Amino acid sequence: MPTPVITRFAPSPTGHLHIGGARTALFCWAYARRHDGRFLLRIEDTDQARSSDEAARGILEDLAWLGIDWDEGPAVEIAGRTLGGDPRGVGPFFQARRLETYNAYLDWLIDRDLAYPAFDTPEELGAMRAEAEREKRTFRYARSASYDRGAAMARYRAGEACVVRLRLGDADVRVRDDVLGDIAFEREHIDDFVLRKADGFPTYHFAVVIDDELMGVTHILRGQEHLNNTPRHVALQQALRRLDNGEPFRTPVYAHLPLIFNPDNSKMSKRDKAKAARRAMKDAVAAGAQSAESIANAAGIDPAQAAAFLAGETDAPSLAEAIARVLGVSLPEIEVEDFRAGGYLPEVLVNYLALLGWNPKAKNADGTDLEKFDAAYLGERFDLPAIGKTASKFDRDKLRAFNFAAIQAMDDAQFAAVWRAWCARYDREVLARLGAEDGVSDRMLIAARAAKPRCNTLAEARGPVAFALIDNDAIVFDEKAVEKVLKKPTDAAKPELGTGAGFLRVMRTELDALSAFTPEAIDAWAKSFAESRGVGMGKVAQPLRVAITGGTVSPGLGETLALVGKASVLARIDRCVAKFA
RNA sequence: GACCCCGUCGUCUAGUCUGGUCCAGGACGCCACCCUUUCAAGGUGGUUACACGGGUUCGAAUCCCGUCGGGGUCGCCA
Repeated sequence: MPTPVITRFAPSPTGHLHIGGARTALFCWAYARRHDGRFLLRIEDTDQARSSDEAARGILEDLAWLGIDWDEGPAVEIAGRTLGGDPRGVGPFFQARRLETYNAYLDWLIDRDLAYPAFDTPEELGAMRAEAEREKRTFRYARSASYDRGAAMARYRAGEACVVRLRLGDADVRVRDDVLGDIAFEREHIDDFVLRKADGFPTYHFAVVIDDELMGVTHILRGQEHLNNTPRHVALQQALRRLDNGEPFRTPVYAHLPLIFNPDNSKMSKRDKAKAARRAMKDAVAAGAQSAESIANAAGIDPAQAAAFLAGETDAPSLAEAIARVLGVSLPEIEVEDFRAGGYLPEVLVNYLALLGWNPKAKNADGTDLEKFDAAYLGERFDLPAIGKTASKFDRDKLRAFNFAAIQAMDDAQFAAVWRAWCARYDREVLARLGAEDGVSDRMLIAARAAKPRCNTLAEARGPVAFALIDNDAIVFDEKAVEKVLKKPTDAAKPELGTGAGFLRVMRTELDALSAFTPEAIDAWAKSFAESRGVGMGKVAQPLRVAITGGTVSPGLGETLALVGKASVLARIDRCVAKFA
């Protein structure tokens, strides 16, 4: 029986799930599904200072939102579903709870002199690095010739603070990668890296190798930034044996995924948000409009922190977001939560992400390349040979186009429900204005119908119907529109019709008399009204648009009026006539 | 700088392993026209690429070598 496939996603809980991490998780998930294997989630919280439980929870929620469910890992209840668990007894899945295990393996290595305590201070290491740089060589840590194991072990047993390093063997390391092919790393380019930090926690390299072995991971899919770590991991695997049965560690199959870049060719990173906010802040300060202090005050953050942020001493996302809000700039979407808040559909994100580095190599019925597919399809077809090698730029326009297409594929009721759910989380004002706090209302349904073909994201759905979300007397009239459609004669050949504003008076009377005030009824009325006066639809629709919305651009006339409702339509016409007739 | 990876339209890519069916296909973007009560949407058409230079071959996007370019890594972060 072949070994069952076990993949894993192992994020460190230092913030929301990064979009690149989401793709890695998706591919790991898809690979497991494709091979009837298991997908495992492990939280790499060995960095005490940066890890937090909230971040871990956030990542779990981000994954669940995307529909990426894990078979093993932290057991949580999200949106009524139970995910994770430990059926094979290989947990716990938080590395901070596995220190005993790491220490047992570390002792095993030290006992065999395959690892050794090192007492160099950070300053000494810094000096060595600086020297290497001066001499234009790559810094590689090497145990000095005068290293005295006996003395070192005595200090170690006495409990003196130190790190523990692997004593690397002499052989070159060959890495087999199912995306990139075989890659050879010469021994001299790898060094005695740290296995356990002075705080007693394992390094990433050590924890990852131990856990992947003990959890039975067979395939490691991860970003290409890890490629240069791989020889270390392989070297470690070759040095280790399992404590329970003495078997040597297995080397899993590696598959390094191409990187995802920004349009400007820089690596997409969480720091991009800080960069954007900092730039906006610098510009604002330079323009003399505001000082760093006034921005800090407006954003409700500590001025000292704001100064530190401006100086580039911290990239804290919370600071970046607060500052961006005050300055009115939008930050680039980098994390899954950003895309969720931006109104992208999870299934679209999954689809687009899958296309970044993987291709189904299949055709549609019309002969074009297949690009639109869902997670289930990915789970059936995903495989390593179709993964590309080249880094790709994240194309926001294409994502938006996909999101648009997915929105258009919904019927009005479906869209209304999805939009309502999004608003409940991110824009409650819309719900309040449309009377949809407790469910999709008739008005929200009309709004949805009007907004749907005019928005790429759920966040944009508000725009086309914004006129219906404000009070009647809050309409701001666009000067050009007033000039063009209200003050000019409706038809030079028919002076009896008067100006656009005057024409509105006549329409008002007929609108008031309409028994049904639905989009269909209003459109039918407008058509016959225009015909009866011998004018084009534009002569009727445009004055009404200006009266109802303040401008000449809005959804269909029937939808526009029905959405506002008869009473408000009449009130808005009255106000307009009083102002411009 | 050293090591490692990569190089097809502006972008994501198909084609490269198994050379000819590719004067290179699709998608997104962009442009034009049509439709039209505005804005969208929709319809039709167009735009643009094998990084460069040498080989090998009857024939190269596809194989080989070199050059150039881009990126990643060089932490007691992961």
